[in-house]
Amino acid sequence: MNQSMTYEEFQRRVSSVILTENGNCPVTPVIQMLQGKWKLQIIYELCIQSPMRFGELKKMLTPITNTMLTNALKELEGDGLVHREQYNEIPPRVEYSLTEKGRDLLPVFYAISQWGMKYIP
Amino acid sequence: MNQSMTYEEFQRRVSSVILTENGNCPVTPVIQMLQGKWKLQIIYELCIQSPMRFGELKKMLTPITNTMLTNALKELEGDGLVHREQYNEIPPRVEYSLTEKGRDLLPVFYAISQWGMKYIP
DNA sequence: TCTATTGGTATGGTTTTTCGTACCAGATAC
DNA sequence: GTATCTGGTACGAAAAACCATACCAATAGA
Repeated sequence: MNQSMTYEEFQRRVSSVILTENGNCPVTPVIQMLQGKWKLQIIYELCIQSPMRFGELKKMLTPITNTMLTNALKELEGDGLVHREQYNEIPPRVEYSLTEKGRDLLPVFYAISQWGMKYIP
Repeated sequence: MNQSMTYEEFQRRVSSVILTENGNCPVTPVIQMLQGKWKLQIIYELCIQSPMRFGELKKMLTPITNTMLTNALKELEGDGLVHREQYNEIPPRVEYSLTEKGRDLLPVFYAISQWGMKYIP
């Protein structure tokens, strides 16, 4: 599959079976990677402000719990979307930021925001 | 907020607090609306082919169960993304298709596919 | 009469997510 | 000596999601 594809080309080809039939669909695995109550929201917060400390993220995402935020961040780090930087200070300070891979999701949020501005009252 | 916004404008403004602070964020509610294991996949299948019968969808989304597919479709219909057309035949025939509101999510899938083509091996 | 068909529903059980609470280190300020 | 700060962890409980199975209507065809 091409590395780049215009939107018009996508519109044409999405109607054929090309994208899914070859078991190499570029959409389904991404959808699955971003599943979960918090992952997209965390990435979006980090799009808005980066880096962010654990406590700042937690405040923005209230009512998220420590456990949920920790787990989601670990998975996002494991997927290479988020970078964790730990400073050995007391009290501890840990900063989270998006990697390039994570920042490259910005067009997705742009598309979502366009839809939202059209349809959300 | 503007009804339309270029990507460059989005890049600039997403870093300010404008998008979220006023309680009228065009991203967060959309993310929440599309949560769940199957919703995005169903919409994506309907982007590829529409209309589709219940049984066809079920086959494409194997191993989804009747219950899950029914529930997800009901919620998508409730959100106005999917249209359900029932034909009173025996055996019954029901066709699902995207509404305009649903089709307008296509740019989101395009953005996702661009990311996927870059990062999925 | 028996079977197959489709698009579901109903029921109950299992598994996965999510939540609430308590707890920790180790320095600093009181 | 005690409370405070941060970024977590550990544990069990609750909630939500998910699943398997059985079942239904109503007609057509064998």
